[in-house]
Amino acid sequence: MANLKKIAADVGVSTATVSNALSGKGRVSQEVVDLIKARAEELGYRPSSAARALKTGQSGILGLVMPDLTNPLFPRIAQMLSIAADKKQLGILIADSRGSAAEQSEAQRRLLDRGVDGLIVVPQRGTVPDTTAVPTVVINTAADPLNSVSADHVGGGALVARHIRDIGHRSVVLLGGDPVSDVQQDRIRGMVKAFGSNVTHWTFWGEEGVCETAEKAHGGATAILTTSDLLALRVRSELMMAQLKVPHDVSLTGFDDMSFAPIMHPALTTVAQDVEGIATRAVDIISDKIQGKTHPLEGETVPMRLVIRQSTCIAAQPTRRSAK
Amino acid sequence: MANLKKIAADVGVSTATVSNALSGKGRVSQEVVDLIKARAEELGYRPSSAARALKTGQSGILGLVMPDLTNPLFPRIAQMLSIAADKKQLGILIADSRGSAAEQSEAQRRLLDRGVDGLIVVPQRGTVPDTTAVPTVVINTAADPLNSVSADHVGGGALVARHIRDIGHRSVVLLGGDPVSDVQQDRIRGMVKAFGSNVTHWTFWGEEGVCETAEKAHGGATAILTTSDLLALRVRSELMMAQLKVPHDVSLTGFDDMSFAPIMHPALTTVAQDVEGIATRAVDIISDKIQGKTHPLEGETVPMRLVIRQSTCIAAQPTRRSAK
DNA sequence: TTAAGGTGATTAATCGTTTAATTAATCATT
DNA sequence: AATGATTAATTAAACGATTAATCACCTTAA
Repeated sequence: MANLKKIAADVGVSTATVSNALSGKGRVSQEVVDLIKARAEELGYRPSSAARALKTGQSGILGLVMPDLTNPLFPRIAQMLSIAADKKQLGILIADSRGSAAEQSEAQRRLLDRGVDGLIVVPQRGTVPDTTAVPTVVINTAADPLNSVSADHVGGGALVARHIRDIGHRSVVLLGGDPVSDVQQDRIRGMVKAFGSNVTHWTFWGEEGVCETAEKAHGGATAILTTSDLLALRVRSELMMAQLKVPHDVSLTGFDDMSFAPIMHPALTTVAQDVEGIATRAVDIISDKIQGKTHPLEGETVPMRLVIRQSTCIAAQPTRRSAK
Repeated sequence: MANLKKIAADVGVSTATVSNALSGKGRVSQEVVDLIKARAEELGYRPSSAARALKTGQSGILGLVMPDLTNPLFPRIAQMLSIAADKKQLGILIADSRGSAAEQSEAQRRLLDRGVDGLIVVPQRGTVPDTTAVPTVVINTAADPLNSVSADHVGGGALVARHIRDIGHRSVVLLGGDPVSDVQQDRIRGMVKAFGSNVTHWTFWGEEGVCETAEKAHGGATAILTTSDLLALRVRSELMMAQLKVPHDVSLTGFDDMSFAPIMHPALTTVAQDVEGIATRAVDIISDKIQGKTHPLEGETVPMRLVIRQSTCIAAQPTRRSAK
């Protein structure tokens, strides 16, 4: 393989000069630079990342720790992160913290052992990852406001709640995924806050809540707001069996704009995360930290976006509903 | 940071002895080994991956190139690959070859520049990735039978086709995703072959095919077999608008067992890839190749699994259908 | 007593790059 | 003509691990 030494020998200079010429540092005459670059090109020279990492102490690699790589959001996060990292000449090494918080630390340690320069962690619900070893950004957590970049889940909840209120719904059911999850709680909180006292609402949690939700809908609620598209899909099946039509009888909303949201029937109104924005900020922050720039140590929050589709519509008249 | 030198100084031996003691190579007395291991533990010693990579020429990192990281299969592939790699003490660096075949080579080059020891490529449809630079395994391609691990798409097609035939369907529609894709073609081919001459069938392709498919169903076909769960979901909406009930009027099947397949309504009968099996084999093969073991240079094929859910049932009687 | 063999450790080179320190040569200034 | 700046390049020392070659010491056998 071609290395600095080979190029140096060919051109008739020292390796230091070759290094300087290629990196643009130090002082090298233009003609020698040209010679060196030409020869490097000819040989198809690629610097050894290992040697560079050893000398500089930087690998140019970021670690990504996900709570569960099968998370439906993972593809988009991974892609956006990969694009953002690419622009900064960084690579992305993945690790799965499947299961426990212990596995999460384990995953972090593995990545650190591989010499990553920074860490991006999407934490297990309810855990606060260690952020001391290398520059670390935690995504979508409210628990650790420092070093975190998060979608504005509260704001997202408010967005969809206002939409539902504005189209005339006054009696709604909220369905959350997991009471332990900060994300889910924030979304529900945002909804409740936006409704104020004008809209009556009931809140249920988890898998078991799905049935109760359908019952309430039968009992007069005109809208069901969930904190996840997956839940919404579940609810939809339940409603179908209960002979309730979406959105005619009851409006339905999800969260996260997953792959099936636009193609399910009816297409689901949902709240999308600005995954690209989050990824870009995360990488920017880490990249800055790696270069020693001290960041204002406060969590950042990225707005969410309401995506209105066919699963929500103007509330049926109370009279009409009760007449049924 | 603790390094071999520090430990050597503390214990009072040479760095070579420390290296030997920790790796179990060379000759070191038991008592010295114990001393060294104890001290290493105390200091929380972690070997420098960069130094090791530089000296040994191996980074312990595998590159994963995906045609599109938002591919719904990516999460599972990534996870299984990550688990399999972990067992072999390997890390996984991801790269997105979004778009062109050119971007795919570009992604490969980026990973190679980072010093990966091997490459796992899920290729762009219709492309044959370069497999010469480092040990490479191509996943799910028929084009390059060498160096490839693939689900048995033909067999998968046959599985679902036989199921449909066995429950009495004699007039079916096949819907494929993309005529250019080898994977899609294989699946259709498997179906056609399994049907033989006992079952009459029509084949359509792509997005536009969805409507024609629904039409045919209205015209008397009792089953629709698609090459993708996403397509099946599309078709389901189409059927719903055409007032056709699944599975009562028409049976419907997908491919790949995506996240929404079990929770859509009705739950979708589909054919699952043994992602774990594929990932394990891919990593095993690469790992062997890295260690210089020459593999029998033939592509491997991993069986698919039929997942029967509620979207398929015994064919309605022709009389009953035509009467309707 | 000496040669041979085994054991436990050290020496020193090496991987490929970066970079501070140094040298040598050219040019301008007084 | 001597001094100081400036420029262009070299030297040599890292970075931290691995490993072949070597060495010193001890045991055993002829």
